[in-house]
Amino acid sequence: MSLKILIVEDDGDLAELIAYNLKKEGYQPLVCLRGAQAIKHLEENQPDLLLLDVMLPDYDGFRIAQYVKSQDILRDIPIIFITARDMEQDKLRGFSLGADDYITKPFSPRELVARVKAVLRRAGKEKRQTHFRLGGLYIDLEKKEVKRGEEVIELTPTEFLILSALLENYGKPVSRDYLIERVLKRDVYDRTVDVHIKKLREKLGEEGKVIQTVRGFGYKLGS
Amino acid sequence: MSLKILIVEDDGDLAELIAYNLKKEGYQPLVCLRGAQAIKHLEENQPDLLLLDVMLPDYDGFRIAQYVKSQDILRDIPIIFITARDMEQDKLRGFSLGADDYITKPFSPRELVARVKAVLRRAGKEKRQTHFRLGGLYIDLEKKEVKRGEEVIELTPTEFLILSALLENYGKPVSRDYLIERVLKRDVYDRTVDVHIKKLREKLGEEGKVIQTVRGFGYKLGS
DNA sequence: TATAAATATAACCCTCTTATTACCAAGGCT
DNA sequence: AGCCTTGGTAATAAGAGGGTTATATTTATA
Repeated sequence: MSLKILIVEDDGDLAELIAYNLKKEGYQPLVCLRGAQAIKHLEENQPDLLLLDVMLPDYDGFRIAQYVKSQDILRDIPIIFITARDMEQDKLRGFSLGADDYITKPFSPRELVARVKAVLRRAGKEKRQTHFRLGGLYIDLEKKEVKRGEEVIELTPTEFLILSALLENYGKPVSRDYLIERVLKRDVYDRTVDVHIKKLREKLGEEGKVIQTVRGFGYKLGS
Repeated sequence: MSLKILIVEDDGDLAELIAYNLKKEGYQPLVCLRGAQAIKHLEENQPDLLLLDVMLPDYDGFRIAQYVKSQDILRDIPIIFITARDMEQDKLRGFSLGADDYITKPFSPRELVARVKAVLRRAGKEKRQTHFRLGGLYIDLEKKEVKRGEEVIELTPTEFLILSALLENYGKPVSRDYLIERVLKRDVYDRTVDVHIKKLREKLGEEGKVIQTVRGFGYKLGS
């Protein structure tokens, strides 16, 4: 049984595009153009994830989120908000309503899919990835190994931890605080993270460039 | 009943070579040159493992993988991707559609067989191996014996336990905790493990070097 | 463009992990 | 008993790894 994803988005073309890409990944997308429909769909289909545009003609996305979080049966459905701009306000409000992630328009389908996967993984519905490919690199989390072709790239434990965290959040910025508290789990200055990132970029060579800095926040992998 | 392995590879010669080597190992290989055939074969034969070239004339390998992962009956079939070393950089993204391993062309038949075995073992379909070759050493877990040619290398019970654990996890790091709790099953200090490892390395001579330390974690066998 | 803020980089030092050695205790065997 | 073997511990040595700081560079914004 594939995972159901409810897309609530009034722009029909965008909704189709999203649906198409999710389907390609083996998910089962359901599309709603209006908030009112969404509520109905939610109860009938109990989707595994909710992709919610913040701006809707009838209800706004936050109201739907509020509703979801107020119902016992729906409460655990993870939510990803789709926001028009990078509105701090929206972002904050979204997270306070229990959003699991947000994505700002315009976004690439690839990025969206990556986030969906990441959120589902955190919700325990998607099995954890252990092998990744990043450009010409192979990364095997089980073997704790990074290879370029046959050549092994030696990473220190800390470097590997950080790389793993970035991979698991592919496309989504990871804050320094998160890296320090949740990944390294020790109390260090945030400059320290920069230093590890520098070393990682260095060791990964060409692919090091996909580690992007997100100013005022942290780092992310990918576009 | 031998395990069925579906090979999807458009290069007929390579496919034959792979099939030949897998057959020699007691598997039952099935070859498809096209993605479309593969889908049919999959449903009819329910193979135990899928060897999938990423580049195919019709579908690309990823699409097949997506399909497999979207079908309930097929979802659990492990997949090993065959990729060309210098794949276009456009895949600058972390991904894997549930791939269990990768192998890059060109590869040796021996390497391929080793990966197939490893993946099948993880999937619990391969019976446990009892004898291994490690460089110039022969290791027989049943007889609890290690030989270099005709000369027997005497290991103590503890040393043998540790070596066995490493062999069964070839290439994958084994943590000290695992060795202490699951292998030795007694409550000892972790420095103690180091000492046994040292003795092992000493006794195994040249091959002792393949016991690698994985800093901050434990030890592993292999490249 | 000037300025402030954030990040990148390089150098240094200390700490933590592992390697290695020596020694001790327990048990088996002659 | 005395001798070996085995496994565990403790102490010390060696070195990789990680943290901090100072300085340079980049980026955002007035």
